[in-house]
Amino acid sequence: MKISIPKGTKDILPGEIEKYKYIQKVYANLLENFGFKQIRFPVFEHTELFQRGVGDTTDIVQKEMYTFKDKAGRSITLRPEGTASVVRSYIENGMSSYPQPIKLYYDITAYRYENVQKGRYREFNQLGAEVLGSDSPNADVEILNMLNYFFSKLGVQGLKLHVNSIGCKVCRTKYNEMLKEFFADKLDNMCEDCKQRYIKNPMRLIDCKQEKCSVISKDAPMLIDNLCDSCKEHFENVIRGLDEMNTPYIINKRIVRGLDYYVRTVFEFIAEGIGAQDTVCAGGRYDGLVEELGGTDTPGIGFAMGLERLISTLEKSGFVLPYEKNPVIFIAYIGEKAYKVARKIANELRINGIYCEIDINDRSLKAQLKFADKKNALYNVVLGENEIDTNKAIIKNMSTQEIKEVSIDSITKRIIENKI
RNA sequence: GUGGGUAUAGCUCAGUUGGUUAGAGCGCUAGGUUGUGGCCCUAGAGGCCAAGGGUUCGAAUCCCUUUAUUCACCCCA
Repeated sequence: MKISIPKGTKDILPGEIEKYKYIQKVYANLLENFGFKQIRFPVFEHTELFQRGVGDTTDIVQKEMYTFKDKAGRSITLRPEGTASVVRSYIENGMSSYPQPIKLYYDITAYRYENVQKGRYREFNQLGAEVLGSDSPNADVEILNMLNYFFSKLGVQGLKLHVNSIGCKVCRTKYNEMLKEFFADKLDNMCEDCKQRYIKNPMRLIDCKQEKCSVISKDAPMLIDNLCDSCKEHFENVIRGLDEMNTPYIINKRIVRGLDYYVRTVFEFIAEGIGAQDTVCAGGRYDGLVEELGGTDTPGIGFAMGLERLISTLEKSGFVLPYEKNPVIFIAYIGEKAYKVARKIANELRINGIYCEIDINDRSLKAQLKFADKKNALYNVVLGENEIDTNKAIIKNMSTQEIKEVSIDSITKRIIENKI
């Protein structure tokens, strides 16, 4: 029986991995300019962290977690996202005594047990960041502005920022009552899911995609029109800040995030044409989460983006991501004696930071040069008895066909100094 | 959890109304007279035709079951 890769996972091979590395590098550099420091946290945590952090009523916790018992019988879960872990770490390491606010970014894999489709995997890569200890709308604006710059720097096209405010506990309680009132006599004409939502989370009635439901909910009151004074002021400041920073956005009253911890500002960067799963990046404010997880009342805001979705979007934009590195020089040889010299030169180049290829399978000259061609080597040099005896060899530029005779002793120096 | 598509070589795919040793292109390996690659030519390796069962003289092909995979719904990055 052949062993195959588990469902929803994939190998990232040479040719593909370079895209990940490139994006991760651009991301890390930019985030650090904005004052973020990297954090790493475990792939698995106590299940309770996600139950409390992400929320017991969410789909993620109810049906999508990779949960198992360890040998001591503790319930362990593979992280389905990063925010809960960062907040746990913030509390556990006493980061509230660091200069505030705390800005952290991360680069992780995450795990969700879901049915696979385009843009959705069971193991996927996320780039994320969190700002803890600021309830200022300036934090919201800074993050959105940074993300907007990040995507434009990468050359992403067709990605739009949708923002909304879903209020705080106070305005949401009031709003849920308004919604219940509005839907009370219309519920009979709505789908089964919506009947459940009516009881458990009325806010989600708004973003049901079923036609019969969306027709009804079209005229429902919107939370953004019913915010309390302080939430309203916060949102207005965010919008003003975006305008002042020339960050384009769309106010999308229907954005209601699926994680329990969000309050006030929520947002998504939505792509066109990459399949049904088109949210490349999403996030929002979570002012109650630190307290919920046992810390002192600390506001927070963060986001996560799906690297696989981002790469799809980039490729849709026609952007050519960096490919494998090509060797600077291929050193071919004929015979044992020449190999020993060639090997020393190759080693010298390699420890001096030059990507150099040499055959180790004792193959014919023709096979060696074919290999050099396939690897797109910039130069090649052939060493045989004659060359060793006369200390002269020919370096050839494989694309221009240019050749140059040089002394074997000088090859290393010439390549390193780029003087050929 | 629900519904649809697909499954033949490493990859992309042919394979007739069921009929002998299962095919192509690309890729891989080795050669094309002693030491310069790409183009071209030749040869080779590589398949339990996803698995199991059934129909039949005979199944890659028809039927059933299972598995994998993929797309979509729900929801999410």
